[in-house]
Amino acid sequence: MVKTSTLQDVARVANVSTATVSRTLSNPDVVSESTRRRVSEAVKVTGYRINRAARNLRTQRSYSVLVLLPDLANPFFSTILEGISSHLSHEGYSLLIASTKQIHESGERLIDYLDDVRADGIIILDGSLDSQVVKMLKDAPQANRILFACEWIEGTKFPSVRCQNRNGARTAVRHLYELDHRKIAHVTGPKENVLSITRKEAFIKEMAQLNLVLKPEWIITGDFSLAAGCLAAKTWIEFKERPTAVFCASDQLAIGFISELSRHNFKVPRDISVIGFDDIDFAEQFIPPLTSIRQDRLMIGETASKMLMARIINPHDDHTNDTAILPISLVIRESTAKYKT
Amino acid sequence: MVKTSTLQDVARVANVSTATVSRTLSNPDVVSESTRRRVSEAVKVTGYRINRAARNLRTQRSYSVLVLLPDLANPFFSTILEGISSHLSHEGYSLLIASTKQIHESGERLIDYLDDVRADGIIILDGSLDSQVVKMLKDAPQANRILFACEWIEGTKFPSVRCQNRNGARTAVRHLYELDHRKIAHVTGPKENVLSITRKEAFIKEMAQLNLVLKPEWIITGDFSLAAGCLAAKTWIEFKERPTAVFCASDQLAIGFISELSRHNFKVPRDISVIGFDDIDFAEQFIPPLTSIRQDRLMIGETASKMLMARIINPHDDHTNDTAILPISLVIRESTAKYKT
DNA sequence: ACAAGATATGTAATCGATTACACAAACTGA
DNA sequence: TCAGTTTGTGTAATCGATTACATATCTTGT
Repeated sequence: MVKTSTLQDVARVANVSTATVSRTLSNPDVVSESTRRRVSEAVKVTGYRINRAARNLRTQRSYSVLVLLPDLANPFFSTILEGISSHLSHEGYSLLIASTKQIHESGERLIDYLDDVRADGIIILDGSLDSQVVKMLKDAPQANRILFACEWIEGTKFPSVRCQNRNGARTAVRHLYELDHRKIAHVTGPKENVLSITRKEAFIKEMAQLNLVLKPEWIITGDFSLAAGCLAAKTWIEFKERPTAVFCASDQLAIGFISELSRHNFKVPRDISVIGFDDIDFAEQFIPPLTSIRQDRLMIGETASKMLMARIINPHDDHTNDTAILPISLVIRESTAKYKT
Repeated sequence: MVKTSTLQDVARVANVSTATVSRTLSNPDVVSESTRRRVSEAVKVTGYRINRAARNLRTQRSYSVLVLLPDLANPFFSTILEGISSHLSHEGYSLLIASTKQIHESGERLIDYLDDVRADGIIILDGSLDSQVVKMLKDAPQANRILFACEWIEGTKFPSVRCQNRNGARTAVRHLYELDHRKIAHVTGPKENVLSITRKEAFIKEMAQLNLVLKPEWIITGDFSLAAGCLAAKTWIEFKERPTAVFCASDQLAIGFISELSRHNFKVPRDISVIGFDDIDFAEQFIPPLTSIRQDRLMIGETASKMLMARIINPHDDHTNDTAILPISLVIRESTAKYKT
């Protein structure tokens, strides 16, 4: 084992007490100019590095944040993580990650991360938590250090960061409408998912607003995945009366959809216009390049991190303004086109 | 702040010393059946949760592992993370992540993570570390708790986990050869990258082995990205004598390549056969579904985690067998086809 | 010149678990 | 029966930083 120098060592070299060294490092203003210099010098000489375990124990803080993902292998979250990580790192915090599945399998309780000083706060990117878990989190006294991002849980007061899901769905429908589409289908995400529900509701509402006919079977239940997109395409092919456009609740769905169509010799946008949601990296490179509703995942991550941090640092401040809804934008590419009879 | 109960509390309730409680929890065999029961009961009653900060300080271990990524937003790594995380979680370890860029920007030193008890080991997924950083890591006494995965650094003795890169390139070329292709191009990754270099060397070697003509300009330098794939496609289009097949060093390159071709009305595999490397999720859904060299990223992650763990737990064991090279496999889909004159 | 306040530093308790060492009790075998 | 071993438990030091409190020195205004 390597022996690193401690506060004591620095104190000895600088000929001051450990208290003074500690103060010099964490609160330099209260230390005189001259000792500050002496201590800094001693720190350099000894190569002192703070022992975080010791600091964490004493302050009962871990200076790290846990991010809970539904599924680590899902690339959708990587950019959000980047946003979170970049802000945390800037604030001197570390990023801990875990997936819902693993937490569940290992029998751990989420709240323990806060209690046992592994994390100072939790950002949850999974809106499909077990309702028992949610109940426990909600009632916990540490609940104010938990925040949801992207997804959220209806009927709870956890702060959350998300994009304008309704506006996104509305914008998608209107885009198709302006391209003269009148028969528009919708492929949803997983049935119980808040995002699915919100986007679907907004879709239905906007269709009504525009006085468009919406056959119930045109709403195809999927699950955000490529595979579900393929299935949805098969459903569409079977329709007697085929919608001329489809709004998919995710880009993956849209890509799966188009992919499957092309296997059956349908062409996009010749035979159907397709619009996705998210604007993931591949959207731009797909063939045809995918029209999509863009959500700024980097900003979602950053905002989530900032909001959580504020709560960690000032637990008693008034955090009423506790839902951030970030703007979406329409990115028009080549998977949507004017409808021609 | 919420007061959680401590070892002391449990000890009081169970009417034993803290030492006994500690032993019951971490080394139950040395405690008698009856006290064990009493302590377990007391733990339940008090709702005791160990304070990790305290344990970490005392044991000088953090029970967590840092994974260093070149770029958090790159989805290529998500499955590897899943593999790492799943094993770590199973062993009761936490997963810390950081990106090279952020470490660099915040002025932190990687080795400090080990010294200041934030991490017990580091898995590095970035083979393009600054050479100064590498030198520092190499010379550090904690070097035996650092491991590379996917990428590695030539000329160092860090243990590493990777796939059969040479075999992958060879298999790709042979696949194309068996489809009667004789003029084969190669789009590489970033120039200095070990993976690029290894795959390129193996490509050249196999071409020679098969007595195929390889014009120098048929090796197109890229950087693993979609965008580089597009550029490479443009280069190919300009060739007077066009290769009939191309081996791309990543799936992203291959997808970008095909994507760009289609914008110029070339068809794959009609006009050129394309094979990628990695077999990312999208490969299967792309149009046409991409033929690729598959590397099992989940297993890379798991293996890396296991190897590192072994070194953390038994630092003095002989870890000479310190490079794991995992098998690749050829996944034939529709982007490659028989060459027809 | 002196009380009152400001400034700078030191002393020592503290966070909560782990573990070396000591010791008592129970067991073993001749 | 008793020396020697095994088993179970307690005492108290320890990990390394933070910080309440005490103390000493220096300012400042009247």
